[in-house]
Amino acid sequence: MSKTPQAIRGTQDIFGVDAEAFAFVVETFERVRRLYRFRRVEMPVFEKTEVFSRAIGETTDVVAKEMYSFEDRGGESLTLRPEFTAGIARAFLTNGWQQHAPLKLATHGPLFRYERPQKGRYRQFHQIDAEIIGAAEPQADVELLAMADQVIRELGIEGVTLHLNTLGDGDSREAWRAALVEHFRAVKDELSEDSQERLEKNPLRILDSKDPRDKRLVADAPKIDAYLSDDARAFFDAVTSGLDAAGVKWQRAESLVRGLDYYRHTAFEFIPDEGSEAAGKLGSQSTILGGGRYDGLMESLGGAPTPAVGWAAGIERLAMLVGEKDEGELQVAVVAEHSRVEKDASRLTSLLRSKMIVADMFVTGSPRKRYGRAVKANPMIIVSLDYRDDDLHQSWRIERPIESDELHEIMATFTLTGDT
RNA sequence: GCGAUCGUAGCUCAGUUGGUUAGAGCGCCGGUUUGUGGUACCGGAGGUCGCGGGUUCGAACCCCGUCGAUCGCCCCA
Repeated sequence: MSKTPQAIRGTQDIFGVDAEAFAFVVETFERVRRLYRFRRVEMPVFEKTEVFSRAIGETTDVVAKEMYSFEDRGGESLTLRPEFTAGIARAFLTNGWQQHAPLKLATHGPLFRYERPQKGRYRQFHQIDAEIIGAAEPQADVELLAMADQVIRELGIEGVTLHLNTLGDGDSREAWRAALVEHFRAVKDELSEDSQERLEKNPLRILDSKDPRDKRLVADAPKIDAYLSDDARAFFDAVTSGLDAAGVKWQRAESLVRGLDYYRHTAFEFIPDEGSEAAGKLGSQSTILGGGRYDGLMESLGGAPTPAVGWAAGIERLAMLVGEKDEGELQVAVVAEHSRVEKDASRLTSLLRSKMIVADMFVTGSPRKRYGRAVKANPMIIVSLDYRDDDLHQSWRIERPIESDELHEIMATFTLTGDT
């Protein structure tokens, strides 16, 4: 026998109760997005590499090292999507979806990032995603966040809080950034080694460093609020008051930033509260939903300036928090205790299923052990079909009653034939 | 890219300071109790001990490498 190939590192085969939890997340998302009239969109799993490299920024590490890129037979560089937003932005431009603006879109599916797997982090993972494109007003942010909040509540997830920040408009953001660099440069020697590195490459990231040495210095770092333009401040005030009006709980997170430059104004993450059960289940990958406003993205793909805001959430991480979902109760187990009644068992099972009654049959393996297997499946009703002493026998045992007239009618009228 | 821990049957795991033919439970297959039933009993299949090399009279056990898993760091679209 030849050796069985192994699965690709960082991929998962999701099965049983885990797959049920996964499906529950997706079904809940689908239900909620309809409530908010987000329109369903199906996107390709791969795009020209350029779609992502231009959207995300050519020089960043994520583009350089963490994408699944390859050449197709025509020599074109393609990339398995590492996020939804860039592909959706490309579709918005190439399909003329401007005509539908403002456009509320929702999708879900697999994404690919070439990273080291760990808890809640895989190379092929799955997200739900919501975007509002072509809406510059803060009410769009509010609606998007209200939807996110409702998804999480409908999933029954507790102990998770919306952390909210503003990065201001382009000018605010640059002024703040310059002030941060100045502040940290003055105390460079006291920063962690990693943050000394960040100071050159991505100074905003120092703000959410886990190192205690950095945390102390972050505490008295300049705040974005001091650098906000009047417009940016008004925008953020409108978002927060809108959230209050919509009954969405939130907390200000002055250190919350985004890794990419195209973000403006609103930035947010839903994060488990410290010490909560949810935090324990997630390990160090703690953000379960994140997003923000990306008004600059369309231009980087060659389109007209188009305001947009969106979020995405990891299905696997959400599934870890929703608890066990069972695979659905077996209502009727049909047991053929003799080969003469196997066809009858099959006929009865089909009949039940055609009436939307959940049924399974037990007709394989040794006849004397079939009943035991049926019992183990924990059905509400066990129907035994048998042939002994030259006679056909039919009986049922009710473990837990089913309210169904159709079931009783089927059982009353079903007759064994013994045909083989 | 870096670090720590771990790889023994389909699954969960034992396996003594290195010492005969590597074990258990569950699951699977077969049989006994000729039974209205989840039990019990008997038997069976299934393992190159992740892979490769080394040390040794002798390695599941010690050493090196490699692959994989898990968790953390970096990064996080």
